[in-house]
Amino acid sequence: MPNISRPRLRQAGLHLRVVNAHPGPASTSESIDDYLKAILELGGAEDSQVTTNVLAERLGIRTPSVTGMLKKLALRRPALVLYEKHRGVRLTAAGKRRAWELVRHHRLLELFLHDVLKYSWDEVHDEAERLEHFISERFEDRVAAILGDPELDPHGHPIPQKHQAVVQRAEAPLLQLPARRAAIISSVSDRNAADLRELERLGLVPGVRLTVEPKRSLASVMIRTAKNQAPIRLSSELASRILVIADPAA
Amino acid sequence: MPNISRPRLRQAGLHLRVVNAHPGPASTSESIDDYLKAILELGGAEDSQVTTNVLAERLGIRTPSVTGMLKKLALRRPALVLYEKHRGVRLTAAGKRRAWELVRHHRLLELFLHDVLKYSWDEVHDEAERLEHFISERFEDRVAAILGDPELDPHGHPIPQKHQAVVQRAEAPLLQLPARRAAIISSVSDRNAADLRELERLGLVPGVRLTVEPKRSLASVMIRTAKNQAPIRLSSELASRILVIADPAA
DNA sequence: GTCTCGGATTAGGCATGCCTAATATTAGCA
DNA sequence: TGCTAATATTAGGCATGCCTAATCCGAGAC
Repeated sequence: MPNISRPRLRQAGLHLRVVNAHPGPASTSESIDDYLKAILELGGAEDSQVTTNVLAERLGIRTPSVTGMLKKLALRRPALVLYEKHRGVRLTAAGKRRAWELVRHHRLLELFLHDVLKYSWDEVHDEAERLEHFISERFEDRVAAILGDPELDPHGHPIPQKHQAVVQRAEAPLLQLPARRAAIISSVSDRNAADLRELERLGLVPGVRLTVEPKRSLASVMIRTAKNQAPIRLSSELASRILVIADPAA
Repeated sequence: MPNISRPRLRQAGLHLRVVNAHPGPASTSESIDDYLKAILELGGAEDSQVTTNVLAERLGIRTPSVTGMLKKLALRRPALVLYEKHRGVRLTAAGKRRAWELVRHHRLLELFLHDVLKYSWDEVHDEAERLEHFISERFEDRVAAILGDPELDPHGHPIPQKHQAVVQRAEAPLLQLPARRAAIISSVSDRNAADLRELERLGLVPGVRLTVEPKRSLASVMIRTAKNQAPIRLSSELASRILVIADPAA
């Protein structure tokens, strides 16, 4: 038998950087984390299957890499995904657990970076995306405590409670809002910093009340906010970043 | 030409998780970081060469792995280490820069975890060790600002200023302190949580004044603190965690 | 029912960073 | 100086996770 008595952090065949800091059943690498989160965000937590192509596009990698990884994720015990050749992939219960945990980490980190470390709105995403893999359960708990167990991140996305998925809200894309129907911005996509800066400049942040003007084109929409009665022209791209809910006061 | 137009995060031959968040000259992996920091802490920032064996021991890996990595680090442009076969390794200027940056990250994080996130003394090391690789320069700056550009981490170790090595202090091991010579605990090793808890229980934290009793053995020393005149028996192992400086008031 | 074409898979390769086994070098001691 | 023990290196292998090129499958058009 070779020497295994001495403390050794990296061992034969186990030298990947393992990311789970808590004692969960399976440990995951950064890559695996990214797959799980992407599958979740593409709808693979429910009935719908996520396709190899779409996953590859989202992750910025080639499809054969995705196929290979999905096979591995499906073979792990406990399995993280349900994978059927040529048909797509879904998360298992274990896969959903880790994916939701990552979402919780991400959104807690975003709020923490914004509120405590004074990051601006558009700076939080990238840092949270990097750190979400590495914080321990203790870090997660302490941050949540400092922030007072918050419910929303700086972009209006709900922060899942521990070991829970988020409750689905009645959100709809701003671009699908009927004209003159009063609505409130519920969240904005955090994935593009430049767009975020522009939205902030225009005052279009979660909580703001608005209506859409009847005159709209494929390229843009006109909107009115409660405070600023001068209408704002919004490119469709920018508008597509915004989700709204019906104004309960209307 | 293959398709390279689409955003791609991981590219052929470049899919390692790169760790430098700032625009420095060279990017480093977690493994490389660990080597650089270990070499620094083993004295390889100065004239002395660090040996393959000692490095392997410190990193918890086998010597052939170390040899292989050192060859790579020496061949990078800019080179991170000076490596002479069979003679040992030292850090280059670039290697020192990254290593000191990691030390700054580590100690800032320890203080931050302790002061802001309310981690206990013995909990900060592991979390800081993991996160030090991944925080951005912005994170580093914001944390330093919140903490008021601190000079010492919770264990009494000096926090390097940005882009600087630390100023060496006149520290000496407690075990080398002459009997009855008044001294002050300047720092304690953070590498063993159990020992840290014990030291805290005994009140042996940085800043505490103490003297060593003349009666000492190989296995333990007796010490007296200013406040508690009952002498404390300290195992040599525990005592070896403590560094002291002469008491300026004596 | 067959063809086609886009989506998906297999096959084979490579960088990173670890391992063991075998070999080479250095340094200490006679 | 010559031998031996400790230290270090080379050689070869493997898991992870990406790539390209080639092949395969399956859903819709006919």
